[in-house]
Amino acid sequence: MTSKPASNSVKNRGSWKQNPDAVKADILRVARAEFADHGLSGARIQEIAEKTKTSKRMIFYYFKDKENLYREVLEQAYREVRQGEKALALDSLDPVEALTQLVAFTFTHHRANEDFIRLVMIENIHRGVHLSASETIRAGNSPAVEQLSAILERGTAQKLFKPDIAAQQLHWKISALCFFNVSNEPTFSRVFGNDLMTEAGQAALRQDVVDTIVGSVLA
Amino acid sequence: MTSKPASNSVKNRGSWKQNPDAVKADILRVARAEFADHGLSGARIQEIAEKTKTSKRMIFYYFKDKENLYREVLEQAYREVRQGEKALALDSLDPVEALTQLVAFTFTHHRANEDFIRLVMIENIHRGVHLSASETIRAGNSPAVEQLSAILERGTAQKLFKPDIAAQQLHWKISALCFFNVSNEPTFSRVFGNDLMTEAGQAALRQDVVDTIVGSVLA
DNA sequence: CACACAATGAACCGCATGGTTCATTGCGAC
DNA sequence: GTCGCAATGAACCATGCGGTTCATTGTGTG
Repeated sequence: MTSKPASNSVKNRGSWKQNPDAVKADILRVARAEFADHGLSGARIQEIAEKTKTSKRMIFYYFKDKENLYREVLEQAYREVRQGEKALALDSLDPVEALTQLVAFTFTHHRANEDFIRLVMIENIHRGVHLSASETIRAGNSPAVEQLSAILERGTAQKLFKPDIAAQQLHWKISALCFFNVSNEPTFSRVFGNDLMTEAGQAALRQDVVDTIVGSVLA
Repeated sequence: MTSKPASNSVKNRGSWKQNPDAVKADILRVARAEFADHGLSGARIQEIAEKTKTSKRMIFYYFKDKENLYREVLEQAYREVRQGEKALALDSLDPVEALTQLVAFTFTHHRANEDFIRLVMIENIHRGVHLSASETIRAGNSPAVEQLSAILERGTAQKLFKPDIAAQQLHWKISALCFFNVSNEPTFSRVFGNDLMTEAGQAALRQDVVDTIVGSVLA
């Protein structure tokens, strides 16, 4: 026997370090972009793996299967967006100004988080079944609605706002306008021209959305 | 030789009648439902074929490939919806009432055409590339915007409306509210409860949307 | 009828894709 | 050190899926 390894038929298997959390986070990061880009059935595990520092093997090791990976991506995205909404401090402003800020922020925030918007679009295409399967995503922990409620309460107390404005319904209207702006940009601009999607158009739109929403609650 | 056919190795190939237009229409009908249900990559040609009176073979014969079939489905859907919008007769109404009717109609119309909404969502997921490839879908032939323009002109002339309301931008707001109502129902109702999706909730929402839009243009 | 061409049926094909197997390596506990 | 389990790599697999081939049948035209 020589001092060399007995067998040279053993293929070279590179060495590696263990860092499960980083690997999982890396996979989630890449998967999120891919799912947002191509949808659940359109995304390719292969493609996700290649953009990762790890392998296809590990995706299934940590996330079981494609649907589960998608669900975890969705959950993470919801959590992050909620986190972002919490950052707003509106308590010190008078109700009208607070509402103005909230709407303007939502408009800008949605624009800046296109991936999240697209994930929500995709989930709606799937009729929300993966959201249902998720334990962590539930009502009540939506900072946006809570802040809105607080503003409405103060505004109504000061008789600046109409009485009996429903926070949930108002939130729905704000969401609709801000969400649609991002979600339907491609088809809308192709059918009607992209005037509203230029920088100037978006500024005008944001102002219009703010005015429309604020106008709808003023006494 | 007997009087029977010389060869019984020839497999039985059932007889058939020719009716290309009906076959094409049948394929489009089924394909539309399937694409609306599962998206472009999610839909299965196989599945479409099985729900058709014809075969997979004929789908490729008439429509070349999956993407082209999808594009034709999209075009047909746009044409039909525009046709539906034309039916509205608002010229005889005073501007405020005409706008009210237009918004209420749009709200109801979108609700009633979920397949179309879903196709548009899907096309937005694909960033509108198939709409771009389509010759037949272009701005200008949108009856909804033309009607809206006419109403605005009359309303402004009578000094009922603010001056300088942009028809396109107003149409955008109406679309946003009515589209979102259908498109985001699954995720919205799962996160915030489905109060707004009940019959009563939808009635309240429709009224709210009408009031919000009309309120935003009144002088 | 004969011919040309459109319409159709049945079987087939290549390959991309989600998922698995099996053996190997890292590393903390004792 | 060594034992045990978590983490990993490489190759593999079954099959679903978009698309095609080839031969056959319908039908209008002369």
